[in-house]
Amino acid sequence: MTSVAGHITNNDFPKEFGWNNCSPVALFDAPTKIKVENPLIADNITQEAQNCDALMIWTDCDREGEYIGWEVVEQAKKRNPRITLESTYRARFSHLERSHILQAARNPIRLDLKAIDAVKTRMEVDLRTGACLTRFLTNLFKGVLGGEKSSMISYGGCQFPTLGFVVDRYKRIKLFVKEPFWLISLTFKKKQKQCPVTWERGHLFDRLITTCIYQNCLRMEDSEMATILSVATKPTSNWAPLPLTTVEMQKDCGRFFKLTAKDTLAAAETLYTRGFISYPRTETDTFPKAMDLKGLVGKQMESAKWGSYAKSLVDDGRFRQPRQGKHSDEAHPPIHPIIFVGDSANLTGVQKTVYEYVVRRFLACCSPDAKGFRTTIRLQWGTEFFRTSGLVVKENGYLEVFIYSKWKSSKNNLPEVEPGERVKVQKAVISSGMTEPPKKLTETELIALMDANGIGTDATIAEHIEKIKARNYVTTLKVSEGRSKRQVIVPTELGYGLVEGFNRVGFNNISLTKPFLRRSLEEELKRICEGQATRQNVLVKSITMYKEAFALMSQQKRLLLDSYRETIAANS
DNA sequence: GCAAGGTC
Repeated sequence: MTSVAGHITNNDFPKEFGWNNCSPVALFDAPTKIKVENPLIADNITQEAQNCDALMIWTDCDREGEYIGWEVVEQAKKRNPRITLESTYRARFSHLERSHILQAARNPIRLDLKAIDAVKTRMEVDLRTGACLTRFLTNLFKGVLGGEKSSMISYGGCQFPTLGFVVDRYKRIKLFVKEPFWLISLTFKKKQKQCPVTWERGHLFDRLITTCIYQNCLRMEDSEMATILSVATKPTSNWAPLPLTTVEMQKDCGRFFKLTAKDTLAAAETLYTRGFISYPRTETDTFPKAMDLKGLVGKQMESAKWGSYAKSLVDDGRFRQPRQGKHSDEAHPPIHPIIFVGDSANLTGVQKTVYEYVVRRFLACCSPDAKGFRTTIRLQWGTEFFRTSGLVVKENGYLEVFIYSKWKSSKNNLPEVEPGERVKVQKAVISSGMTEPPKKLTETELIALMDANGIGTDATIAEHIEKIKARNYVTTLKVSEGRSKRQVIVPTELGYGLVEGFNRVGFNNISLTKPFLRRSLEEELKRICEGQATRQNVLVKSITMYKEAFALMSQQKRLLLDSYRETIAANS
């Protein structure tokens, strides 16, 4: 038994197709060659395989893992003709519980050639399109970028949609037109208790109509009184969180601790390599049935901070089997702590924070929900309906250990009223307000957008964000909103100009800065996996489309440069 | 000097 660490090889163009040796467009059809990235790892496989009769692959059971398995076979074949796809077996497993591993070992399957083909396709499309457009754009912008440094203008099927999200939010804010609105604000009174209620119509964008409705109510008989229509108290829950995925961890650590996705993942990786937490790159939000979660909770009893809480889960019967999410990458379980880590471990501040978060989140998802009661009062004044509600929290449940989230009883108790009761109207006036533009984009929101649109994977989302920062397409700002400071992402002039330029070229309605293209490639790859498409036809389709886009771009170079220059001019 | 996907 031996190991690899990620991909063994990489695809690239031969020397004749180097940066200044050919025109960028030639890269769509240039030959590519597979080159060993780490000879030590590759040679180790070849050597270890020399005297074997058979090979068994235990890489991650996802698409890339399947391809890495194939790479291993290729290395193993080099000095041993007995190693073929026929003599290669494949273990199917997604976590390291003993019985699961034994089951996988006793029931091997075969490498999935379709999944391997899908990865080959992805690699080729990404390499050809990325290299071609990057060289073209870099050359095009050489003279224009102020001459400070010869910046690289890279294009990638993931980095551009990521940039697109940033520019899109920025534009929505810039182009936002505030609109005035009007509403009826009403407060009723019961035994010295004042209770503001909300108009069920929300607000209206027509002042005259709001005034008419208001006047109408005022003119009605008894307009100083309102009628309670209903008072309903219902039990309500605040659910314990799902088991932890990479994307959720990055979003939460951004929200709660203002950590970037990159810093969160880096800290989690260290914690994983030191054996403190499980593998940190996972999309799975369901724990395998056989896992001894109670045992893992028990290990946390040592802690001075959350030990007594962990003990209460195990000893007082408060432990709950976590909820089951709907996502599975078939390769890794949700992120969870492996052992308790005390001060002797010498963790950095960020690592401590992330470890504590992983533990508290794990304990939280093994905890009961928070429970309370919500009371809703509905009342009528004239022709109009209003409502208000209040919350009383009865059991804090998981929130006792998940101290980052708040769910509190309402500050003011609702007055005691009954259906049919007539209450005194303390105040009934027309208020007005203005609509507000969307808020600037936070990294947490950007991660959520990428995740929802299938841009990048759990392992790469953070890298794409870092990449567009490093390329100077976007920059981060600290903005204060009231009391809180938020770190937000905004496009630079370069980033904004690039997206605007791409949009102007048009590409026959195919947008290179929107997420649809990546998503459709992902869908095509899935079809390859399911046997409904072949590597060859997906490749031809994809490359043909990019070729057309590239042709349009070369014809309209001016548009790209102009839109950058105009952005600069508009800001100076 | 390019991509995105693994990984440490």
